Amino acid sequence: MTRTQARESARDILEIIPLVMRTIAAELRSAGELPAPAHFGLLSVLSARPRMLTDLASLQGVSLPTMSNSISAMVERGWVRRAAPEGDRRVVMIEVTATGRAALERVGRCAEAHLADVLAPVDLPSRRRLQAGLGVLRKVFASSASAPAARRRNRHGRRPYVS
Amino acid sequence: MTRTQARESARDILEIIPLVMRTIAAELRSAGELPAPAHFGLLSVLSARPRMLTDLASLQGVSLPTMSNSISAMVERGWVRRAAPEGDRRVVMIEVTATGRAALERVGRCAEAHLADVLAPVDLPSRRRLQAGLGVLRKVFASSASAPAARRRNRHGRRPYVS
DNA sequence: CGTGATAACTTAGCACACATAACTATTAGG
DNA sequence: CCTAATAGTTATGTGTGCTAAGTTATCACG
Repeated sequence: MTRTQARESARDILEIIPLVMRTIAAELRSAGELPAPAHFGLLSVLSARPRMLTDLASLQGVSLPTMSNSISAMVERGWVRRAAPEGDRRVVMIEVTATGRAALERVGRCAEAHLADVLAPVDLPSRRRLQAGLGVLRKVFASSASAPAARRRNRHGRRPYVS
Repeated sequence: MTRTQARESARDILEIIPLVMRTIAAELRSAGELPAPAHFGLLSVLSARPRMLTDLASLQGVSLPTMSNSISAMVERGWVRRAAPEGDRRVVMIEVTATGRAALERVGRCAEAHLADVLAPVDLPSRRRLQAGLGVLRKVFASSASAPAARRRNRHGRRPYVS
């Protein structure tokens, strides 16, 4: 891909993705189902099988503390459970509860209903294009998320402003 | 689009979009260019021409207070300016400053560079699929964002100022 | 001309998803 | 044992979103 093409795709992504995010978040919020979009993915992953915190964090591409906090929030909602595995007492396995599965099911239907509204006017060819584009995004970003960023901390003491 | 198809697309969107968001945000953050993704779009819109707050809010699909706060943050960074127009002294026009244009330019290059990394392995057909998919998303969500959820509950006589 | 509704913003208070830095607890290696 | 590495948690701060409740300016109308 040429530099020009990368730039074009970059602009599109930076413009469109946040819009989609906001729209989805607003829909879920107004529906009263508040499991922030992030939690949905989490429940999906965990419903396949339990995972340890570190794995979850790297799967979702977030830091460990963030994942720890997210899980705490979900524990409070009763969606997941922190379990101690046999061997290594440092690790915490996260499991979905029955409540969590129900929530996943409910949110899935809710999101489906709302997305169905906005996707309704989409004809079949467009839908195929959508799916194909999403597939490309998945492939590209799923692989890059596993390598969480080579964290070069702040080039030249560029502190975040302050006046 | 059938219900099944909608559900499939919904799952994909809910899984992929947040991932992409996080990845992009992480890239910008680690590069020290902190203009949160939302601010980038804002600068883009404003660099075309000044806008009033209300228009910005509805263009981006967020509430007025949210936009007001975002603009305040950007004003502190020196990227935009609140200007009073001629006619109506209630409105506030937001204009990009030279600093803001420079920041936009810089962030654009930065995002381009980082996205170029992850998009590098994408071949031409896949890139076309990506663009096509983004186009569909844009069309679908741009129109639904303009109608931010029918949340006017102040229909009749519900006076805002109780005394 | 006043008076009350409406429009455009701002402020205040809240929730959450991120981050880093700095801790605790456990395990592994010497 | 003692140290280094690993797994999580807590503390703190920022960004982004919301609603509710002001403030100020404009307009419509009697």
